[in-house]
Amino acid sequence: MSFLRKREKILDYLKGLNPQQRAAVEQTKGPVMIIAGAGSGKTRVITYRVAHLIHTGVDAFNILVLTFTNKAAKEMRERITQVVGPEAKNIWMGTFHSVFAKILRVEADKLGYPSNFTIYDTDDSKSVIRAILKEMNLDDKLYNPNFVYNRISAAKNNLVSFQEYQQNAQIQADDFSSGRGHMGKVYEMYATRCYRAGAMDFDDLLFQTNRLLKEYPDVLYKYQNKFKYLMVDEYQDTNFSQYLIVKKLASINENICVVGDDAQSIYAFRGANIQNILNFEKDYPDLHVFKLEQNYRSTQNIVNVANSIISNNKEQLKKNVFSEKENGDKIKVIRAFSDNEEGKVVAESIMQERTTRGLKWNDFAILYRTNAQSRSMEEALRKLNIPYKIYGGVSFYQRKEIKDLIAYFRLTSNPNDEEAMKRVINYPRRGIGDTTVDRIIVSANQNGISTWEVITNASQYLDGRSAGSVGTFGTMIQSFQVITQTQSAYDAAMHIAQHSGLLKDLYEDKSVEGLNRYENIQELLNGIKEFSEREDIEEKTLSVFMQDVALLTNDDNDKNPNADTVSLMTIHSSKGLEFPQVHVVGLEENLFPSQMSLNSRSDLEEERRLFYVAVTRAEYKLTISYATSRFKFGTLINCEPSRFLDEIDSQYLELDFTAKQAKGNPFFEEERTAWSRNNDTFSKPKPPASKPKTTSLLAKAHVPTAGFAPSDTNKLQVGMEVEHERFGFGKVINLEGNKPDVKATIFFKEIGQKQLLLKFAKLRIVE
DNA sequence: AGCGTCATCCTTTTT
DNA sequence: GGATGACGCT
Repeated sequence: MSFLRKREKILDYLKGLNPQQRAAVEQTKGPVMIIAGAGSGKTRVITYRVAHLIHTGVDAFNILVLTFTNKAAKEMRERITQVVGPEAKNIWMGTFHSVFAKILRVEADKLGYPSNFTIYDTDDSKSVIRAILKEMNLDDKLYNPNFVYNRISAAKNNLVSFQEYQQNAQIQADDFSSGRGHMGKVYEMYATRCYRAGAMDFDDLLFQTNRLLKEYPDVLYKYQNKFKYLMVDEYQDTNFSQYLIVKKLASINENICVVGDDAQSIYAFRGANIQNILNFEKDYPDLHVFKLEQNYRSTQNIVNVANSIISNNKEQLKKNVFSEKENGDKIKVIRAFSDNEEGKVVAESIMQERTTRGLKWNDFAILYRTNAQSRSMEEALRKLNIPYKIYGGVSFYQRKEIKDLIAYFRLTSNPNDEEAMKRVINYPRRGIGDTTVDRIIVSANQNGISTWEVITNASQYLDGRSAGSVGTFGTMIQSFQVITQTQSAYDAAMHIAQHSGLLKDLYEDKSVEGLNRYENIQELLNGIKEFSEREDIEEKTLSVFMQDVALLTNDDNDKNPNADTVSLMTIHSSKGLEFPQVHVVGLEENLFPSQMSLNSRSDLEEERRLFYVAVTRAEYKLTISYATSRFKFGTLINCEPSRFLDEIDSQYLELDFTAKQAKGNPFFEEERTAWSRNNDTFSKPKPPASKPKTTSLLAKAHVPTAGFAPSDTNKLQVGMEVEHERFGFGKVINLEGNKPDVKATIFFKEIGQKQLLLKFAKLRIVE
């Protein structure tokens, strides 16, 4: 749908709304829940609701709007500014993390943190955990840093402190039974280390906010009175920690409006609790509920497909999303033979659609499950000279050289920041090796002081030789601190880049990557220069610039946001967006749904909701594709079409299996698999069933025998009878090639002769 | 200390 | 295929 025109004036904003939208906008008092189906004008409603609040006399300073992503916050602010004008500046609006980081900086001393506390990103956190595991001599297989991080994160998001963690019998029993009895201690050390470094991780921003509001009733009262009107977007994605903050802030005035769609809950992996929206009514008995069910974005076919997908989920709120637009094109399903070919077909399709329909690159999006999939798409787009932009992925701020320079800034601003110290104490080289760094940390641990105290008193804690170089390093950082306090952010940043030796080190690297890194640093410095020249900020020091860098993402560094480009992003980051034409790629088992999700119904349902989100991004043309082989971890693997394809009612689909085989692809034979025979089923579509029923689109040709399990193919010999999951029973005719690449020629009863690479094929030897 | 080579693990998804 | 860590050589 094309949204509010810039001319739209505040006075007639109510006219453009349907009755439900309008009712939701006008209900400004008391608790409100808006269940907003995909494409139902949710952002529009939030925008106008804020406008209406201001129009009816609410002070913008008393409004707090919370979102989940920076992108959503940014977009919301732009829209609201369009409607209410400059007054929008005074609204508190941002992600949970950024808003409460801002509050925590003001109140930090109450919690024992410096107001310029560092925000540790995930890399920093994991690095701390790795260091602790090493110090404690714990097996990092059992105590996988990822696992440990997630467990601590889950604890914090459920407001379980390390003390409570250690005292909770259930948790302790769980940890002991999985052989991870030291987990509580690791959590304690992690929390202690972060605290000592003056650092909060992402979860702390919410955890410590909860502590603040609980331990300081006066502070709670202050913010309750400040934020008289609260709105929370994507409420289905809140975790317990966020839920409680919102509940507490709203508890006096109860002017709280949450907006969400349980069908689009896709962040359970991060602790989001879908029950927060399902149970909202229990918290607020006099709740007003509004359901937005008309989809203004997509054609009926797309909406119907989305509905048929989500109907496979058990847990959901009842709603009936419908579209009054035209039926539109059927949903195209493309099969490719490899990930690269998939990219090629998608790129060609975009090229062609753009020409024949006279569209812009902006009208297209390619959505995928994992960031790694962007590569094959990028390559294909580049070959056709199609401009594209990747959203998310490795953020500008996560690049090594950027993190290095920022680590200097961090350390200057907060010298206790241990992660920053470890990063730069010996980069560029200044003769301080791992041994010395370890000694610094051990000293700090033994004396219960920060590493910075060890560094500034090097001669007291370290032996002569290393004390010298460490002391020099400390003096350098101190000199940076002086500069930072007296000069503008840009001048200080430049000074640090030069005098740390980092700029010189990068400048001397004349390789392509080195040049690139140097340019990135220039770009960061330019960004700081812009910051230095901004007029809407009072304190333009480097430490202010630094404060929220950890919360920034790629699109915060978008130099050219209005460029005409194809958009590439994960489905997660596409939430809330819409595009005329959408390609959803990689619809394969173990990729989408992800392999990790196959263990539980709830995980699988989340994947399905994710697919629902992907499908509902499209306005009028949706193309879904999958590849029958794909590179994963550097090796080629065979892929099966996703079960989600089977779940779509085939009457809405149009299959395109015409993709040409790329030359030299070892899986040429795959072309004559069971799927191509299903083509016939589709070329003569069945009459639409009275009750939409899922017809199996990509049914397996062969039903494997019960308990099918692949045998060890090393034992395979010519003449043996085998069973393949899809191809059925067959006989080995020939074996050729050397060890890992042994190729078998097998004659299958059902489908004839095929060649299979044994390292990929799942074959059961029939005894 | 510093640097190069080899092995290993990895992947969801985001703040 | 790529990032990260262990190991061993200079």
